[in-house]
Amino acid sequence: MSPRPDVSEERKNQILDAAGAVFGRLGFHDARMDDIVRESGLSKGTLYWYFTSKDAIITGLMQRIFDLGMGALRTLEGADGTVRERLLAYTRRLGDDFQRLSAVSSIAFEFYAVAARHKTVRHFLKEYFTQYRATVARLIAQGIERGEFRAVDADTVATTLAALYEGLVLLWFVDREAVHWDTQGSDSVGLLLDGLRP
Amino acid sequence: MSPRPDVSEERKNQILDAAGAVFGRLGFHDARMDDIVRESGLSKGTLYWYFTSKDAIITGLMQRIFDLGMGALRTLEGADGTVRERLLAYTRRLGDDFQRLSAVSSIAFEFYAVAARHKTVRHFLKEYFTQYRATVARLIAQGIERGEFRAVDADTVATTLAALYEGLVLLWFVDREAVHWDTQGSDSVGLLLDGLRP
Amino acid sequence: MSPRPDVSEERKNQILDAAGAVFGRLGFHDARMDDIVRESGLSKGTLYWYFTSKDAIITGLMQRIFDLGMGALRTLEGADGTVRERLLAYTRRLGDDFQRLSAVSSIAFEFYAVAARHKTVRHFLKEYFTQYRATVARLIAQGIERGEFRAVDADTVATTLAALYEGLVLLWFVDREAVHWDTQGSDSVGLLLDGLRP
Amino acid sequence: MSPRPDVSEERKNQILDAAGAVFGRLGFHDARMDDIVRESGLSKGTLYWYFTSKDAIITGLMQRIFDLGMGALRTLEGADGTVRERLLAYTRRLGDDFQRLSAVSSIAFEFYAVAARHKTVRHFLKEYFTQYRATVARLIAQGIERGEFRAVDADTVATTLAALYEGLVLLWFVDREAVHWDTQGSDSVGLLLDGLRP
DNA sequence: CATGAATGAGCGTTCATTCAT
DNA sequence: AATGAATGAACGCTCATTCAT
Repeated sequence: MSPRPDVSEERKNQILDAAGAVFGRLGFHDARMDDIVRESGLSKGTLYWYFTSKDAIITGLMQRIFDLGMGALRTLEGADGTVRERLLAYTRRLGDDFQRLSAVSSIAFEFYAVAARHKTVRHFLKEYFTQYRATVARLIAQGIERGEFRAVDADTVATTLAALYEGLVLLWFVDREAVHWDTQGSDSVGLLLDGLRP
Repeated sequence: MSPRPDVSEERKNQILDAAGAVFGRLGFHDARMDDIVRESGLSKGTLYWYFTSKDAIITGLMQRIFDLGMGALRTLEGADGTVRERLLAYTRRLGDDFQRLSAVSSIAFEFYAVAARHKTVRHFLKEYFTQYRATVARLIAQGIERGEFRAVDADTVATTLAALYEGLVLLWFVDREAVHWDTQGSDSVGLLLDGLRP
Repeated sequence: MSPRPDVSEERKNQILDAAGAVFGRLGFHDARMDDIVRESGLSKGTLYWYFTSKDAIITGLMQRIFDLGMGALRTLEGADGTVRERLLAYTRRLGDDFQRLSAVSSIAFEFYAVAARHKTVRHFLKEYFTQYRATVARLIAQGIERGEFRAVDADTVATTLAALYEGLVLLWFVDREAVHWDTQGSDSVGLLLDGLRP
Repeated sequence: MSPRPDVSEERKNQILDAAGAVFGRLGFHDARMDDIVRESGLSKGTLYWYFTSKDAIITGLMQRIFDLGMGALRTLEGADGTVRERLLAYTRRLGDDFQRLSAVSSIAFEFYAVAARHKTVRHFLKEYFTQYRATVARLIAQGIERGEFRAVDADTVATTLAALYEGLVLLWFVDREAVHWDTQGSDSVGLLLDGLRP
């Protein structure tokens, strides 16, 4: 009677979950399709039924991860408080997220490496950062409007902030003992926002 | 006995040159030892005589590249001009270097990706960034001493600057049209240094 | 109970039609069951409902094709005219058929290749050619009876003619520009029949 | 001192020998590269060092087999005796060869099947049969010159003979009990040559 | 030091077949 | 009868590394 429920979204998530875990553990290159098969509890045929290749899984995972990151940023726009307060809160949250999803952060740099060779990946990241900077720029513009910041170029500041976040993640990733998110994150962003004072 | 000139250094450089070109073109994973063999003009046996494995070549190349980067920074310490002037000059030079060695930048992110899994690589990068931050910190300290900056924590600023540089390279790498080194580099660093004014 | 019309024959033909098209295009090996599914407009389950395997489809198609060929030959027996006239008419018709069903001819050789390994296929072809030769032999016997040919061994001539036909198809198949059915067919058969003159 | 002797020809033959045996036993499709590896006594890497793919081995084998067949035919041109005698002798020899290399004959039809899809293979076979027919045509022309045959078109006869040979091999291949090379070969060719009498 | 033919474990992908619905 | 998601054994090919010369 009932038409079989569509499990395809569920399956895809099942596969991406498994892929995320395996890639985080072994990296794109050392991870075997069989590892993902085992981790997902599905069969190899099923993996290939939903994703055409290992690369397709990598790309799918990339979209999922960056979409998540984008969502977090977007909530800032409508939130309460001064822009500075909101950016500092976001900074803390970013640290929490990365610390929690340590595995994910180790994949992120593989995406950037892949981007050098894969046009599609490069385009995706381009689009992502374009939106990311635009969102931050709107926040900065808000700050300028409210008299919180002096009349700087919002886009320039947005790129600077985006760069700062990415760079901090990288340094933290390489040396977690030397770079403490709790203090360094707020300090760095604070330093930058200090330069924006009217 | 015979005073045959030591070609060992020359050979190693020949191999690393070839590896740099090939890795830049194809990435670590897609580059074959045979590609490096062809590019270097040496034989496969000779490659393995000087480097025990593909990984050893990757690591060797990493040291060479990062050592170069470190050298550029060190020259700042003894140079003339205000700290701000020197940092801005360095920023411009960094942009020139990356634009010139475009291939190298695409490898850099592979190193970070590798770092996640390779203890040795991670240790090397850790050490590199430690020194990098220390060098920048000394510059900042100079600036504070001279009254150019207010009494901030030099280490915090150094980490912030290092993060900013890495992040800018990343953003530029992903979207060269949107991120113009010429203006964005100076602007970002300038913005940060503005926050340090006494 | 309900006198639902038996679609079973129709379905089988639908599948064999599709299989013929796909095999002609791709060959037995490169053709996928999914290709036949798509071409037939049926579902995969339905294919397997009517044919137990890919091999069964191949065998089914073989029977259909060779049965067609046999039918054409049989009409010769009761036809009017001298045996020579009838054989030459058949030769022309054969050429027309192959030219029309070009795809089929490319499958024929796959059947012969399969015959080497598949007992069932070999037996089928054996039986086919036995009947084929017998039919031709009866025709030749008719010619001898009527004084059209000298008293040769009808079986030997039948095998020779059968071989000639198969060989011509092969040569035409490999090089259609060099072997023109229109002339070569009649000429070859004519040459052979010349040797049978009383 | 001595430069290592070039074993590449030897290796290639070693591989083609093994491939011939395996393909004859299992057919192109069912034969695994590992079967050829085992049969050849070489390693898989070595197979791929000398042949780029399974297809390359198939093609290589095809050239070798057909080249052999061509050689046998060529010896006829300069031989003694009437053309009829020589052709009949060749017919017997063909039968012997096929009976001896039974495995090879089962591959031949796979080549024809492959030719339908592979341009290169088709071109090779085209060229082969073109030369084959030309050689036979020269023989027939000799016979006409000497007054052994009437003034027929040598090319037409050559194609007819070539077709006859191929067809006989096919019939013999499908039903060895019904088609006896010893008698049928000579009889068929004899019958055709009878038609050429002045 | 230098060479390059040889190795073989290992991987991504395929696809005929099944079976719960 | 009909469907199509699910299965998993199997295969062609790769490529870092070795070692006899």
